[in-house]
Amino acid sequence: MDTLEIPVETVFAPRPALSAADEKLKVTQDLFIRRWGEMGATWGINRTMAEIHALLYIMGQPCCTDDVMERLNISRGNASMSLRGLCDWGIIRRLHKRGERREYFESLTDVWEIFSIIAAERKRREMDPVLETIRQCQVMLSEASLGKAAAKRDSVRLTRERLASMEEFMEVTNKIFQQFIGNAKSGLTRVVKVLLKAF
Amino acid sequence: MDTLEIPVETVFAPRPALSAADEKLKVTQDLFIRRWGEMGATWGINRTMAEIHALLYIMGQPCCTDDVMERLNISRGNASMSLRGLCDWGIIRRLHKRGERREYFESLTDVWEIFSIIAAERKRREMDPVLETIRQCQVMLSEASLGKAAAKRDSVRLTRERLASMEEFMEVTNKIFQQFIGNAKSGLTRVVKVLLKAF
DNA sequence: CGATTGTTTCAGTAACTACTGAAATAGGAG
DNA sequence: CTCCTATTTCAGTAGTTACTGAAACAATCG
Repeated sequence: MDTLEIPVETVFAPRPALSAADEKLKVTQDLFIRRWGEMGATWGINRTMAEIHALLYIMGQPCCTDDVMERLNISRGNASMSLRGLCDWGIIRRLHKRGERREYFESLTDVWEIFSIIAAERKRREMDPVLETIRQCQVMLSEASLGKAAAKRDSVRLTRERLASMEEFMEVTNKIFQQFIGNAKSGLTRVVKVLLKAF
Repeated sequence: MDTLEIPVETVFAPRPALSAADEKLKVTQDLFIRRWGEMGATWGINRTMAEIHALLYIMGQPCCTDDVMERLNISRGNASMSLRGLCDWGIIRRLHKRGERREYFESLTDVWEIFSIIAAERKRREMDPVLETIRQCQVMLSEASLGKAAAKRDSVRLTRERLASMEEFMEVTNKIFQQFIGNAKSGLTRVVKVLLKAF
């Protein structure tokens, strides 16, 4: 079997050498990016998307698709899909530079804002449906035990009770989320005050 | 090809017929269980584990491994592993009945307690490592820019700033978690008061 | 218009996670 | 000890999700 003889520097394209300080910066950023990615993975968002977000956040300056691909060593397709996903979430933004053809992306800078966007979305997707289901269950149980001694049987009573306390919990939690979401920009101080009034 | 002729009632073991009310109760519980499972899936815990927990919670009475297997239609192995997992989390308990050989399981009944256990674990597993990493990054950056003009270069400055605001955010969030975790049993009212003092 | 550059889509596949069913293990009763 | 029942472990596999690379598409320029 023949082997192609290609000069190494053709395959591994030469890069501008990094100064020691630049190298250290890069290593630091990479560490942050990796950890952030791991966290994202346990959070519904997938690892790569989280890493891209971390990259844009920590760089503090706009990057284009190729920057992201190169830095994180991922394919064009993956980069494109993930960037779009992050834009859909609203935690990064597309950015056109004057006279430039290619698109850049930058992360929101306000951490409170980033997290409140995520919180809002998670509430909508995860808590709201559960709360709705609990209410639906309560209605079903009422119907089931109408005009019966059944309403007093243990099994029904127990299920009723459990549904009720779960509902109470989720309602309170929902209120907290709502306040958090609506007030993120001003930090938590105000949220706490508002909450105190609510109880 | 031959077919085995097995009486239907041999394959599908006869079950005690359910009354209309019991049937309705079961359907209601199943609805809750399914939704809870879906939510769990987006929460790091897997669907089956979440469903088992939902079952034990909503039933309000201890079940054994076979009850769980039959009700959720899962294998013995799966049931065994998942029940153990839930015990490890601490949101269900093993329970021996006098004179009975087999083990029963029951869910904690206090919703606040259940969620504070989950919150504590998630904080430990997800937030703490990130906070630690951020601090580590800050140290690395300091070293990198010692005795250099580098400290003033944009890229380093930007990264520094980002790390700092993320750290601030996570510290506040951590405090909230801590309060929540420590005070779950008494509901949120107290937590809110404590928080107010803290800021 | 065609050439050039950048972006999106998507079929195929790699990597991973969850589940089953059977075998191994544990432990109480006789 | 053996027998019996309950539980755990685990190899193999089904099912799922994430990623690549190439092709299709879009947009700008000369």
